[in-house]
Amino acid sequence: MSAPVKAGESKSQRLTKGGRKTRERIIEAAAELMFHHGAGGTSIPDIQAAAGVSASQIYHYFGDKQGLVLAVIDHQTDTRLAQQRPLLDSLDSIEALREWCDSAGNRQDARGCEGGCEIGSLASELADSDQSARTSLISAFDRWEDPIRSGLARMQARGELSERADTAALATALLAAIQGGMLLSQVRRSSTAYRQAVSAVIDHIESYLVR
Amino acid sequence: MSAPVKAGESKSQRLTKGGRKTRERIIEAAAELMFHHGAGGTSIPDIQAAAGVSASQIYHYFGDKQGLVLAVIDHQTDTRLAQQRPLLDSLDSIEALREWCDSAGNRQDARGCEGGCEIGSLASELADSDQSARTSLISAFDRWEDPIRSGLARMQARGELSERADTAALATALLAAIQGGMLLSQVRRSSTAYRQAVSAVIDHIESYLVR
DNA sequence: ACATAATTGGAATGTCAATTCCAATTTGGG
DNA sequence: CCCAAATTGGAATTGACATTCCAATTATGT
Repeated sequence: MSAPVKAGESKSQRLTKGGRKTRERIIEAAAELMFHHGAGGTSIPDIQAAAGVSASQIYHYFGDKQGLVLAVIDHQTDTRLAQQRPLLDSLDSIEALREWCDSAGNRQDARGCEGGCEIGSLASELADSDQSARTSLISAFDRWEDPIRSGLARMQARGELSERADTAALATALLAAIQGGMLLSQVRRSSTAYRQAVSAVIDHIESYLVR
Repeated sequence: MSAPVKAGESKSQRLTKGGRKTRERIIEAAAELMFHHGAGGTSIPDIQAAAGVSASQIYHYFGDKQGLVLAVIDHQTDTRLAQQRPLLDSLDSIEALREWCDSAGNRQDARGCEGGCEIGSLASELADSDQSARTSLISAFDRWEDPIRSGLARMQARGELSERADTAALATALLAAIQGGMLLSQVRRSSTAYRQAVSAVIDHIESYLVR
């Protein structure tokens, strides 16, 4: 029992410099594969080949496949949020919201509308089958929704948005539009549905503008 | 080569009375299992047990697993649309829209927010990996979106909805809100996100009301 | 009733995945 | 430099799964 710790929790074993690198390489390869083929559609041998590691290494660092999946969820969340970070922290104007959503739409077009949302796809696949994955996904969506709500709240505090506006509910609605829009776009291979979905919600938010 | 026809298309072989029943039983069992565990998470032996049939029967009627998945997509589409049919054909008022979306929210609550949308979940899983499934899913979403658009168009024709309203885009936005809202609700185990998402879009549609 | 086609059972096949094991090798701290 | 711990390789194990086969059995049209 060299126990790679309980269940993807903090690791007691110290990681060597190369160890950290290997660990990262595995996560990145797994994330990429799982984005395209889902968690269930990605095998350990697939990941071994893509990351150039042996089976031992994967089990050494993650315990089992579920542990790796959890690590991938966290990694995707961190990565996606970091990617959007400049914009994500200043979502306190209608223009900023539109620009931010637009950039995601362009990104979707750039990949030919293949693949949906890195987090949403995993959520749909794992929410009902893996309790600990669901917990991580709750946190992932919260961390995503927060900057939206926070931006809207700032607008409201500044008096730009009506007091009647429920900023939390509007943030949730926008996140839902993004997710649903991405899904429709993925199926239809066109970002139009995504753009229409987010546009409708932002138009609605706009209706709460004061003056 | 007794060929159960090409790819889930029309079957040349005549079905006997019992044959039709068996075929239906298989589809229903598969649909139920795949709703809870996904297509990839549902094995042929699982379906055999649930439907009380032998492997031969499944392969006899569907050729292979992909053929069965296609049949399940069509079955879920037909079933879901039929379930909503009374409401679905009269979505030509704000109240009707709200009531329709509400009933779906109540349905979600009733099952404890486990499982998302029967079609959306399969869409997320299969859109990128199975070209023929994607084709069926396009049709499924179109058949779903159509009654919404058609209801909005009737409102517009009656002069209740502004000429400025893009009924097609609004219908897409509502469908996206439903999908994204369902996903968030499934992860959070609360229908709140779903209700907030659809409410925002319907509020937006309401803003196009004339007078 | 007969022949043809549909239906069914159940075992067999081959592949591949998740995981475990153990032995080697490397690394970092004292 | 030395030892315990970390890291790695690669084979072995075990089980499940999709699919095929063939032999029975049953239904249907004529």
